[in-house]
Amino acid sequence: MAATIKDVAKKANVSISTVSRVLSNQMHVSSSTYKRIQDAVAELNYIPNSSAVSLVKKSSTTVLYADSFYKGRPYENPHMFDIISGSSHELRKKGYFLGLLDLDCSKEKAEEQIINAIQSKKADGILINGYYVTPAIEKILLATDFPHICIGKPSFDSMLSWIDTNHSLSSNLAITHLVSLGHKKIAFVGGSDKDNIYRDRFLGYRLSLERNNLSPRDAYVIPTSCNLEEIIQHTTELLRLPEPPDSILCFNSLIAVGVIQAIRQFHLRIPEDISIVSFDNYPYAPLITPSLTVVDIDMYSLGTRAGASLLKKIQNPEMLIQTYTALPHLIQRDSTVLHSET
Amino acid sequence: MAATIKDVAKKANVSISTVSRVLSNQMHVSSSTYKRIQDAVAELNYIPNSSAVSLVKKSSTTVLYADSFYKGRPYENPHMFDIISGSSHELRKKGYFLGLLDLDCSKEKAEEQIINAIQSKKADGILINGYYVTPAIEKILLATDFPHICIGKPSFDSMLSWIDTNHSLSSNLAITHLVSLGHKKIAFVGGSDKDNIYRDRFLGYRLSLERNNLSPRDAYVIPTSCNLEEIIQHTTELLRLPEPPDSILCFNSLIAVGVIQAIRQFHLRIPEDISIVSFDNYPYAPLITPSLTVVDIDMYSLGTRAGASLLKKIQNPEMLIQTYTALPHLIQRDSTVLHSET
DNA sequence: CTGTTAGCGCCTTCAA
DNA sequence: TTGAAGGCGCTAACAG
Repeated sequence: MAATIKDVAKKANVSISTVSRVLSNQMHVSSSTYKRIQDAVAELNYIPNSSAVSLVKKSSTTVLYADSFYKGRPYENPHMFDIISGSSHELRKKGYFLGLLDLDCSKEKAEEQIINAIQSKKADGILINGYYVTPAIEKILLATDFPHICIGKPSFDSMLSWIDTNHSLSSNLAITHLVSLGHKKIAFVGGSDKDNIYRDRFLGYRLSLERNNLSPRDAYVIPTSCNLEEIIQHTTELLRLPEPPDSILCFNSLIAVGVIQAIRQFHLRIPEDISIVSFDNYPYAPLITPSLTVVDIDMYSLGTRAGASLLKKIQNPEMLIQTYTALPHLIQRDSTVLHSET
Repeated sequence: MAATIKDVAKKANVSISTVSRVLSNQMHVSSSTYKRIQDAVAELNYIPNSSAVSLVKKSSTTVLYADSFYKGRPYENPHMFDIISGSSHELRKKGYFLGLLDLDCSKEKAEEQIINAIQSKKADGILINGYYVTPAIEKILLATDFPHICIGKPSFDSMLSWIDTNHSLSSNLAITHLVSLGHKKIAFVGGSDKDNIYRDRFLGYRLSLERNNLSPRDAYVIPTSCNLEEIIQHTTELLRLPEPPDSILCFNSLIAVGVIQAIRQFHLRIPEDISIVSFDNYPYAPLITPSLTVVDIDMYSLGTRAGASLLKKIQNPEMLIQTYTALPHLIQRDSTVLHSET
């Protein structure tokens, strides 16, 4: 049905190799035949068959994004999709496509999927959620010299390339802001020790306190799930301490909502009596009362950089890329400093 | 580097066609050679080159999801990514991959991208956001008999296949709930006439009122943007009416947040004095005060169905699929009926 | 049951 | 500047 290079050659009265030449812009073609061929291409609506090109060029101009796309994930983790959008954008600029590799939840199956994708040459490179990277995957990636970037540093030391945000720096930004407002008793609510991001943010929290000559107190650190009751329960205990905090750093905006509810029950005012800062600028952050001061991370541009880095690795597979890109920034709203009058 | 079918054939001491046979499970192969070949495959870690297979089979086992992946989209519209996740899941089960076709914001460029994807045979089918479908795209899709499903009914009448949620039915669910609680003066806040979904939901709102013998009042219908001040402003006017509503249906949960703030300023209680229902069950819906009663739509399963439908069209391209899948359901929370004690 | 052969559509030397 | 020819890795008749 669709036109092939042969059809174009016939219509332009040249051989297929000449057509191929003008299509790949290798001049050495007389301007008259060049034009004839261009016309034929336009007339026939000719676009090269991508499988044939991939086969002979040994490149699919496709990159895979390997992650798990389970139901409801976009609601709990829109960040991930902003990263995908960013990398897609960057890749597209260079003529690459982004394909999704929907990883099975079972690690063995996921490994198999990745190996399969690499060996079948479905893609020229892979972006892969660092969380899913196992030593077995590292081995195959390294052995085949397959261009890759892990999104988020893998949980074990490795020679893989990765890119990550500086979560520790994010905490630092938040703490610096709170300290500048005169706060000295800063609590940290939410998250779980099992979470890499939590550990990094917690580290930044502690380091930043120390840097500001504030001694960290264990009672001020409260990991919790996102369950509303649990958050309220824990926050209540926190506020009942002999020396309650004067400000709270929340692991995410959902936690913040719970914390705020608990604070209301104590009839404390935000930000006059207690300030709140949280991570992640969800669309509702400015809408809740009080509007949330937030440390935001530009995930889209993380994706952009990941895409650009992968493109570099495709050019030069033995290059090692391991970077923290520091993109957090503070968005100041009513939960720390009163701006707007409602 | 990677093994080819030739390597396997050599190692197993057979011809490549025999290898091909066992790989595609067309028996007619003696069990002894079968085993020899399997062993060779395993030993060499052989996986067929997908470009070569695509070229000869004329099928890439890839499907495209065409939409615009601009920065921040996942936060404003996580639904879209839940649909993507659902379709990816369905497709994967049948051995298909989902690739992203990141549409340019300019309609002409977007058309070009789609045409290019079809002609280059990069994919066997396409899922495409109905919003981006133009008559030009319809023409090429129909002319090439290219398997497609529009996600969301296109804005013009067409012979394309599409799948959509029954937004009108969603409204009906909400109204029925409110009426069952004894409400008679039901307002509808938020959305824009230019929005297809708005028009459908609005239609459902009106029809449902009529079905319940409630006469719609123009003053109760207030389209607005998601800007907080605007929402509050409009809601305030609504509440100042001689006969204010006893319940409000909000176009989405962001609107609901603004509406609730405005109501607070009037010192009205929710749900005692006024009830709130909104669309879309965002993660924060249960967290805000009061927790929101919501009509939720299972977008993941919409994706699942879209994927399944596309697969059918790939089998049978001339099949016409145009369905409203009715998946909304009501999640009852404190903004209409008091459940929990805080 | 197995091997030979002819492509799929394109790129790329190598001659002319 | 152009054309002929030989693959890329695989499948699918067609013989044997």
